[in-house]
Amino acid sequence: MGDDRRSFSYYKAIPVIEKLPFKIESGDQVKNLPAIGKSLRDHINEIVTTGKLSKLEHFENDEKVRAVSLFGEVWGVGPATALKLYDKGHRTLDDLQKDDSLTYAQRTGLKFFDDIRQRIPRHEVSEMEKLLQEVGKDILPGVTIVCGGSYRRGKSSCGDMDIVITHDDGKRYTSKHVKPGFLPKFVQRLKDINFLREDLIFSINSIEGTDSGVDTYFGLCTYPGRELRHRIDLKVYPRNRYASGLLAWTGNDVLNRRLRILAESKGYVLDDTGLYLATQSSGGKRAGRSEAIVNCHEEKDVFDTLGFPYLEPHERNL
DNA sequence: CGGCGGTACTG
DNA sequence: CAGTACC
DNA sequence: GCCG
Repeated sequence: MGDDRRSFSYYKAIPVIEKLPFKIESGDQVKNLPAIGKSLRDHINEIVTTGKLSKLEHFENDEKVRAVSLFGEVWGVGPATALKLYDKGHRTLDDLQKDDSLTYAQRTGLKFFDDIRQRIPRHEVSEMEKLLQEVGKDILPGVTIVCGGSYRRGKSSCGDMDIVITHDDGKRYTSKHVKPGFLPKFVQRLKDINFLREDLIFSINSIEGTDSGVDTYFGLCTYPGRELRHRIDLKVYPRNRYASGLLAWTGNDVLNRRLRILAESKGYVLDDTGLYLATQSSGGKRAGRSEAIVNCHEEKDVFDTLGFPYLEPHERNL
């Protein structure tokens, strides 16, 4: 449990199996496929011959696994906290509510546990994106507000909304935060109209007149006229960091990892704040980042610099 | 066998 | 600092 | 867990 690496291996194998054009009748048919090694092949063999996986039955009936997985689905509760809560004797979400060790964000995640799990139909995300754009341009004309994440990748429903924001000040290619006060104002206005309802994380890092710092807001919002809470993230990037920000927040996570590994192999460091030339770390194991951002005005510039074929957003569901 | 993304929040 | 989050 |  809590074995991140291993579960990610299972996770990567899922789409590989799903994309097979035939029904698996033997483990041999799964030989030489990417992301599937001996262990997974053995599991597949067991399933096709016996119709079940003995290892899994054990887990399904295990009270501890059940409770810890459930707790881990609460926003802000990860494997370590979930286990601690179980060890304290908690078994249900009602038990958690009585625990006063929960942080504010975890309490909020718990309170709206059922709401947050509901997926949002694509057309509603589209309407809310439009709403955000209108409120935004009212505060700051020329602001760019885009919904990234699974929405931008074309999914028909979304688990949450990932909003990426930037602003061009007209002095093309400047890298400054033109209006560092944008996010607080934006958030306030969105609360005034009852769109944003609860905060989870709210941090302002942008420094006026510089290109450093990204402003972030994580919270809960509601579709106009409704009470059902949805997760929403707002991220404000200075224009010269927007491409990497949009790329990262469009994902998916597999693509992000792949691009970052590729970047490292080519002497770069890639994250949501930019593409950097790696610096020689004297003795250190990990390469540092140079100050200068490799000039990427559009997402395609990042792909091009890394020598990775450009993918349209809808092609990024790896 | 060692590596597996990179960053930034909370408490 | 560990833990958690985001894609 | 898988991969180089």
